Amino acid sequence: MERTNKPDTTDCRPLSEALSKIGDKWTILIAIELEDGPKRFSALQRSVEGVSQRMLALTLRRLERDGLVERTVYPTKPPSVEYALSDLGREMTVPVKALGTWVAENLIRIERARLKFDTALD
Amino acid sequence: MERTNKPDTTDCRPLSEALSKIGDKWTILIAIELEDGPKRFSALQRSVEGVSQRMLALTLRRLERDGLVERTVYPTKPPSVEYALSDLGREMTVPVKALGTWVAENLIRIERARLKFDTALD
DNA sequence: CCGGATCCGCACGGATACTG
DNA sequence: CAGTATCCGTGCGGATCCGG
Repeated sequence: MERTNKPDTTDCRPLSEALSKIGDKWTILIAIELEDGPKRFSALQRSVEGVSQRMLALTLRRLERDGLVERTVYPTKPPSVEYALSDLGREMTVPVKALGTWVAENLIRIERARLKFDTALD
Repeated sequence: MERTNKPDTTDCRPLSEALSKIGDKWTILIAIELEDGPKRFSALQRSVEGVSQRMLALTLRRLERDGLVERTVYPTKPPSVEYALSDLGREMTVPVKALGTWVAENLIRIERARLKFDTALD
């Protein structure tokens, strides 16, 4: 059943699972926000603005668990926590932003298609 | 508020919205499946296998609305419907598969990170 | 054979309040 | 400041039935 060499599409299930996580509403925004450099929890919440602290905490924990961001606790008073992209995370932003760039550049085409589709329903 | 030139990250909201749709569980699998060529509804349901016909229909309609796939009805008896990637859709699979490839190649690193993270909880 | 319509469970995600 | 815990509404997604 090996028609050609398609190493990435053979086992799609875990792949799509991972993509689902990346494609989730906040992950990308947070990752992009961290590209500018390390940020603290509250700073992130202000930057992304719209994210609840619950989702922010959950997403950050997942990113940390996946080794995409690194969490550093500074034992100051009051304690502050910084989140930064790991090497792996920085690598990931490359294809992610490539996709993002494509979407941004072709969003107008998509919207045109939607308009055409919707008006064709009459 | 224009700090530097970041054409794709300035207005992240519609972008992340679009990415959320792409990142949804079925969209990518279906798009990749359609790369091999046009397929009929039932054929798709068999290929992707695991998708309910509801989700398949919904996803296909959204892809069609976004101008990423084209739906062709053949007035045979019984009627058959073929779905195919549009030019826009084929373009999109390039960055999508780039992301997919990256994930596939680094999945083991992610899983290692998870294992390390989980075992560190003792 | 293609897909729309409906019912419904359940997980995701927001709001709020509370702890270190 | 940086989270965790709880409550709860909403919408996604599966199963099933029905129509074209």
